[in-house]
Amino acid sequence: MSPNDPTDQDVPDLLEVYRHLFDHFGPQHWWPAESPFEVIVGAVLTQNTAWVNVEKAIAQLRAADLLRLDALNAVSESKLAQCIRASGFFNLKARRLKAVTAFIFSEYEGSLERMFAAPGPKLREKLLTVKGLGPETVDSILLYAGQKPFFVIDAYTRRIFSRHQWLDARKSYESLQAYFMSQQPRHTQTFNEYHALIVKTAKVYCKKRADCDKCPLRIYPAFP
DNA sequence: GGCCAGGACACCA
DNA sequence: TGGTGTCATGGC
Repeated sequence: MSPNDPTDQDVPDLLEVYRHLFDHFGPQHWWPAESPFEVIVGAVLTQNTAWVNVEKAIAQLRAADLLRLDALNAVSESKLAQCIRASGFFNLKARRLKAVTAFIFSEYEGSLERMFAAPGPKLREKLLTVKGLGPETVDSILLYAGQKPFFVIDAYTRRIFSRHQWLDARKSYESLQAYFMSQQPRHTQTFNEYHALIVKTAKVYCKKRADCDKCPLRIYPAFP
């Protein structure tokens, strides 16, 4: 079932949209991180938070030599919280980061290699049981740290595609993801670039109404 | 000074 | 299931 309303015929092919964005922006080389573990940390820190503030928190963690699984697992929650203040919700996120590292140690002996060796759907299910990891965070981890083909649905995806009336942003995460993953081959690198390109588009062309007029997606008829 | 940002969860009806 | 309050800093 499509999450779109009666105007399905006006919805461009998702791969065509992807190619159009790729031609416009080029490869994005995501995720902006130096290691899979840093991807995991960033995925938690960016929850409802501007990336610029996440970068500050990551820098603090790096300076404190806490961007390592064992170090983060060993540090106190209060010290961790102070380190990540800039990312907002710091008490909450400190607890969530501790929950993630505890999970990796208890389930995979502290080995990301072991964790990502698990089959994607099964691992997704298990990660979703960790308190503080919702579908978007988990899919970001699976895609960008684990190289597993799961499409990430975020606020930007909902905003851009619903503004074009290509989908109903009120639909559930799972139904939107199912739609995106049914309309194109299950290909990790494409999913990687596609989400990164959506974020890029939103950042460059969705901040001000004037910028919107220059958006590469304006060629599509449903543009408001 | 108000609004918003690459969510998730508890609680409620 | 679906709606609402909460968590909090920093940039514009």
